[in-house]
Amino acid sequence: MTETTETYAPPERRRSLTARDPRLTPWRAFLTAHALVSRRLDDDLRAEHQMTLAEYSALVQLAESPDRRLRMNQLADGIVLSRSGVTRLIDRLEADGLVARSHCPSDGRGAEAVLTEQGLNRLRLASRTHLRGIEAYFLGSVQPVDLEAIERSCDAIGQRVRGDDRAAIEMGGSADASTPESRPA
Amino acid sequence: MTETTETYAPPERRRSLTARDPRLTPWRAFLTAHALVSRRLDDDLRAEHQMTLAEYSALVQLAESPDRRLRMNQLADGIVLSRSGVTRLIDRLEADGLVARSHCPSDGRGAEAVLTEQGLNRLRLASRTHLRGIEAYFLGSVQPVDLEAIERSCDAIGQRVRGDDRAAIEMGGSADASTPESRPA
DNA sequence: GTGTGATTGTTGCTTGCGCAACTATATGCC
DNA sequence: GGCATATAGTTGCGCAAGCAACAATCACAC
Repeated sequence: MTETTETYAPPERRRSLTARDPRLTPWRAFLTAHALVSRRLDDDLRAEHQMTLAEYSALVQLAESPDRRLRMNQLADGIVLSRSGVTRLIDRLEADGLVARSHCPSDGRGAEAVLTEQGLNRLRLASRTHLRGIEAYFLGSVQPVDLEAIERSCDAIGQRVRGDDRAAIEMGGSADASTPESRPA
Repeated sequence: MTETTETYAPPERRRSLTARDPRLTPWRAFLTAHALVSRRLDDDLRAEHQMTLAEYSALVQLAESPDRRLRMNQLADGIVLSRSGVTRLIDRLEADGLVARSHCPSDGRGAEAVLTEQGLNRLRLASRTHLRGIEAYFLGSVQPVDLEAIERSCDAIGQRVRGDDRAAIEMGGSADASTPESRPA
């Protein structure tokens, strides 16, 4: 649809993706599947536990952290949310008594979110719903082998996207760098 | 984390997913990868074309439809958005002159969104950015074989999640039904 | 036809999120 | 020590999306 090779820049790019490239369909399927599944999971959590998927994710992150506490920053990274988003999210959870805020001893600016006992209980309850959903909406449709492929790919994507607030994309994401022999296994 | 087998119900469920099940990590990776990639794509589109990823998706759907027009409803299905969401989205695109609304001849209630010439042009321009992004953030990290796995899996997920506003999940998503030999290939 | 119920799209309201601006603290340079 | 810069978290504001309610139309029974 595009790709008229006109004034487009990159010097040595072999043949850039076009709108009809078959490699586009996996991305679309990915996008759609995510939308459908995450909406379902969110709906279920809301209906049965008055809780958002994002809130649930935050609780999980906390529960798995040493001492069940985490800096706001790391929480933001973990659930891929803006800083302000995390502030508000923790506001809500705190209002519900599921987490508490505490000052960070080593850093005067810092705040930590701590999972409360009640928060842990609510998480346990919500987990039933959530895990059932994942089984039904996600795992139930994916073959075990493909599960490995998904994990491998998504890990690589995450690593790569995170690993550039400058290079690799900035430098054109050249076809060579794009081809994934960069990853170890 | 949960799964203490206490008062939990299902009569014959073999062994339900627990919070430490290794099959959980692919889902998490999936979720994270989606968040990271779609945010990037959205950022790029906003920065370079003052356009949302959702808006872009709508334009693509229209461009690929016969006569470049689509009922609001089908558009909603295609991009996985609520009806009201589509109404507002089309409002915006119409205000920008990228689509036009037209009455549906066969159904007095219905409205169609039609891609305008200008909309098609804007889409073409935006495609450059978008396709470059997909290459860099998504394809660049995924091996071709895994691409097939992703497409296969996500298609299956979509099909299954869409295919039940009742059965299959309602019926417990039993392990047998969950194991995917249900799919043809 | 007429009435009943379903369906299509829009609107009011609320919610969750991101950006930019701000405060407070930390870090490094001199 | 004192100053400049960077970083952590919060707040104001705007935007996009969902739900519930609504109006208009369709589809079907009779």
